[in-house]
Amino acid sequence: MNDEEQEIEYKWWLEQKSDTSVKWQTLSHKGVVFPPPYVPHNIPLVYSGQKLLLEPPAEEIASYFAQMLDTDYMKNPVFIKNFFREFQIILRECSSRHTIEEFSKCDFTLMYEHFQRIKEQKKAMTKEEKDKLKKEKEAIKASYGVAFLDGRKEKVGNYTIEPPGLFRGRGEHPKTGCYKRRVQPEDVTINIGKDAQIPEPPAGHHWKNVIHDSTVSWLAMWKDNVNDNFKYVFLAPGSSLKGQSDMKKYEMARNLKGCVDSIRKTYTADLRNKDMAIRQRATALYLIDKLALRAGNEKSDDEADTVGCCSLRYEHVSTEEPNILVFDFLGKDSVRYFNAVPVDDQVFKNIKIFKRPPKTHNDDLFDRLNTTVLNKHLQSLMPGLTAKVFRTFNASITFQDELRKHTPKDGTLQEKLSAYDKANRRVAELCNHQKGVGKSHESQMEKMQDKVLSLKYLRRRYIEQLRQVEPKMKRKKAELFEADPELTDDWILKYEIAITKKDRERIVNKFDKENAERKQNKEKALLKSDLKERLGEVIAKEKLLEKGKIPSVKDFPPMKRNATADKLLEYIAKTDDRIKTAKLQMEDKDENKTMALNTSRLNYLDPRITIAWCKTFNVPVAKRFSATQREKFRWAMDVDPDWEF
DNA sequence: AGCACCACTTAGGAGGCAAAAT
DNA sequence: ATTTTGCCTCCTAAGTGGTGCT
Repeated sequence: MNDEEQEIEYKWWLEQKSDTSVKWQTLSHKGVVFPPPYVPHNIPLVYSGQKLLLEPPAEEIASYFAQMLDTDYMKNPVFIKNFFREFQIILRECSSRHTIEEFSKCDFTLMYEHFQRIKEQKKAMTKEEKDKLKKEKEAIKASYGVAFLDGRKEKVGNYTIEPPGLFRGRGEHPKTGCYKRRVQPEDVTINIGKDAQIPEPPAGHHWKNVIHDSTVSWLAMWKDNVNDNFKYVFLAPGSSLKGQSDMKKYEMARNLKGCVDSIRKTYTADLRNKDMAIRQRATALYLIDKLALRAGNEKSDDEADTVGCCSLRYEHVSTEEPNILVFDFLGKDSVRYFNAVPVDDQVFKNIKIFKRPPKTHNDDLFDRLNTTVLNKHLQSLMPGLTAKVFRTFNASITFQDELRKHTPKDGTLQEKLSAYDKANRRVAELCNHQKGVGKSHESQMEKMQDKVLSLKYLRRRYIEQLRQVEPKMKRKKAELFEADPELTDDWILKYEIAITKKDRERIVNKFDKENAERKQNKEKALLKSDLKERLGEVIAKEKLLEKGKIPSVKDFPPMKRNATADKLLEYIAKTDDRIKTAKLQMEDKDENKTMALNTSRLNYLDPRITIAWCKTFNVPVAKRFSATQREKFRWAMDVDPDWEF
């Protein structure tokens, strides 16, 4: 941000704005960027062993498929089926008599390899080439990435039209693999101020429509051909418009804080209501409040089968006496929600009632309830209250409580930050925010386990030395001499072989280097016998290891020469600590691998909690909010250290 | 009540880039 | 110096929830 912009920064959050239905008085922008047109590469498809050159439109869709050859989508028969059907449609559009009838006879690898080469070329670009590309991108951003709202400069979020490709539906989406066709200017509606200059559509084209609707915030809109969904171009998350609604969302959640006690009382009473519709409503609300479940709108058959609270079915909740509910269902994005929780006795009874025969598999658990009914009721308890407010409220309040409980006042920065992460993780857990486990996770965990074992081994060797220094210890400190089942002889052998190999390499390398230096300085070279001498200990160890004999700790030189028993006990205690931290790190990593902290930080945690916390505990905000997050949360930056959610 | 339609927030993954590890 | 890792940004799918009509 330059000085000029800083001077005129509009602090909208200092103003009282009541009417949010009108979003702007004037609005101007440059419209949208279209992805570059398709450029044919003339790489053939191999069909039944025959090279087949495709017409450009067919080549294009085939290329989108070829580029996904190394993804898991290839294992999804629905994806393949949908793609192939649409591929054939395009083929037919190109020529009435194409010969491609069977997917199994198609070989896309030539195209795949072509795109791999392109990827590599892109990687191998020189710095200048990359810089040039970057500059071009920035130039586009400077014009299309900016809008003027009531005369103020604002960033636009997604000003590029989504490029064509194969629809990547998540989970078991029935339409995954369908062809997402190229969006034409004729598909796009522009929303812009009456007096603003209408953006020029690409040459030879026209917009579908140009409107001047100040009650909506979008700048452009089109409909996606696969799911018939609306796609919008909005302002960026850091814009005033988005900021205002973000702040409004958290203010609504804080409002709920004020009346949640009475709402809880009400629904707790309603759990026993004779009217089953009310009883279902109360039970669902209990779950939404306690477990932060999503509302659960109805979905159609051409979407993935996922559910939220109101759409839970018979098979998604099971009961375990005396009061445990076991949830197992796919939620948003087909993320599994699996949780066994003890619940209020009446809730437990109710669920059993709602599951009574003739209700069975596939039937709605809450057959008398949907999100509209629920939200109507919530509206009557508090203006503006809907099911999703509970998620925001519970996430933020949990976060604030956890932070207060666990931040060490006099801790180090690192300790404070990990207290923050811990609180953040609690929320991610509550909201079931997960992420996929990366390919390398297992090997990373193995590495860490190796580190733990090597520390344990070190500990064992200290103990052995201790025994040698003071044999009495074996009786006096018997607990030290207990065998650790994790530290197996097999592992020790492998470990010793590995470090001995490394030791040898290190010594040989150093030797070679020294000799090279000597050569340059015209000095006498070191002899083979010198090397042998240096390798003395290594060679002795190698001999032992070669025999396949599992070495005894006694066979190695002491860890700390001339150490006293007291000193050794100290080392052992220190190693114990290191083992503990390494294990903790491991557990931390394992948990963090599946837990997405950012989703809650971005969407559920009132940023003012974080900012106030940072101010109170003297933590730089940048430690937990990235640059874009700081921009998004600018409205929260001025908050007092003692601000409370 | 049930729908079609619309506008907006929330979500995980891909990919790029810089820092850390080797 | 190169590879690995981890974080950030971008992308767009997948939710929520409102309105207006029948």
